[in-house]
Amino acid sequence: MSDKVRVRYAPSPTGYIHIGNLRTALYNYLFARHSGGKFILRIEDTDQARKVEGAVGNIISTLDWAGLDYDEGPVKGGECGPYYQSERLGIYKEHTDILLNNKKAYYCFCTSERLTALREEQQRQKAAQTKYDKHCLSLSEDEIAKKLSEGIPHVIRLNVDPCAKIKFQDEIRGEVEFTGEVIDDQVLVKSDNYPTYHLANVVDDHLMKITHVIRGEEWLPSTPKHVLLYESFGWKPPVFAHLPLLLNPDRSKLSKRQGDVAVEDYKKKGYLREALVNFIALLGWTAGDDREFYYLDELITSFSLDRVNKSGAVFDILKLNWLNAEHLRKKTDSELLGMLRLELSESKYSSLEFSDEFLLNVITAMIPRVSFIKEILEKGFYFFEEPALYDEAVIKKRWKSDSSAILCKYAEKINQYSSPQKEDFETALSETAAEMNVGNGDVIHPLRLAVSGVGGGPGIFDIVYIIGKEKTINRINRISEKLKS
RNA sequence: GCUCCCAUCGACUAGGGGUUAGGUCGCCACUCUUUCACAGUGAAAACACGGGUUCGAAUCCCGUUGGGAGCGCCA
Repeated sequence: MSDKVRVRYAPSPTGYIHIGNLRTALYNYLFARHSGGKFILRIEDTDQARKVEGAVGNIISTLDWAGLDYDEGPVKGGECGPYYQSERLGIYKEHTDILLNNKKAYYCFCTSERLTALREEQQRQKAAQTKYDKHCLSLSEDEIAKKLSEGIPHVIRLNVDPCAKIKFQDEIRGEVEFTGEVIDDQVLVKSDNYPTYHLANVVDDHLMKITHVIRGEEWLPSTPKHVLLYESFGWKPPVFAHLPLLLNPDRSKLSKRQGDVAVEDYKKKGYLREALVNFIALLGWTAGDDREFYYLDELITSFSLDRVNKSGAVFDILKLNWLNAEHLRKKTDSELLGMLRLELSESKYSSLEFSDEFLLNVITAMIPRVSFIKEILEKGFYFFEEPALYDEAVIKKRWKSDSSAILCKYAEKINQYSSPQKEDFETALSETAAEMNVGNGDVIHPLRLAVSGVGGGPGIFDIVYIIGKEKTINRINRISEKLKS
């Protein structure tokens, strides 16, 4: 079937994957999977100067991390390869020759100095827009041949008719129209013989039989150039869909400076892939109902381009955090255990040994209180080490002159059990309070301070049961010494 | 400056001629909990402005204002 959906994600290997690019990839992926089409990965490495070592590997592993598997592309291969533009130079050459023969494109021998001067002059004269003056268009065949044989550096430009009207249907925005007047004679082939984005992109999209070009809104202004190229080749353009931008809190295009922008950063910070994917899917798209929680396969089922929004969306980290907590709470115990063990192995507690039972108890106690697994180590540090100091505010509020005596009594009580259960810790506490003639709170709060050093956290009986009798008694003795009075 | 795109609570959004303009995050309060969370309940919070069209406009049209993006031998 020739009308089978084929979409692509076409990043340039200049480093990390930007969160906005991940969303573009995601929408392409969702659209492809929803319609039973193909999702293609193509590496746009035509800029020699910006190439970054290892970037392709990073792109592939990031897509893999997010769960966006592609059907054709680097490593995997496919019928329309190669999938690196740097390996398709011959193809671009063939196609520029077609354009040159058609007179749709022409050689330009202008130096960058002349171009800069031209641009400055136009700016000085407050021209409506700066654009190439078609200076080299008037060169004769002989002049061109001569310059070429002399090896004079040159580029190849698209010959744009200023009177042309370029109209296209955008799947998200409707009809968009430009006039040729505002379109520059775009460089198609650079002096190093590499194609620019515009040429390579159009040629590859056509040859790779791409049916829908789903990309960021920043491409909208150059789409008329692409449409012109399709027309120049006599090809049918694909359907265009320009996605709204992801924005900083100040509504400028999402960028570093105002927060993390690399998918890597979010991964490092402990965000779950499910949460990130869920979150960015909702930035610019909604199924129309009130649903907020989705897994990837559910997104595939629900996704459609016609419910994508037109306006930019601010990346709100607070909502991402919430979704992360939601996804975390949906994890099974064994998944959480694995995650906690991994976190532990990378922490200062890496040399310590903990049983599965102990860790599972900690997870149960802490999971409603955290948004990230690593927070279990941060907020629940007292499960892994003795508190080094005690929260001053809590001391002031909860530590009374008789607290030490009360806790010692409690220590004696629990010491009578060989292996106290949670209920035993509780019984011991009410007995202590009764015998000391104080309220339960007069035991509970100092006890919490003694074992955890802080004023909040899981139920006190959960904590003491989890850390055990020995440690509880040790910590009671320790605080009694430290806070004599 | 020019071109194009956009405009509902602080944020993400639903609604697309007649709605008490709905939901989610966040914020606040209450309930639960002798703590902190989770959970539950409730509150505050929006149709940028001006003209049309219409019996009736958040919704359609025009303009204004505001915001954004693009204007490279980068992608």
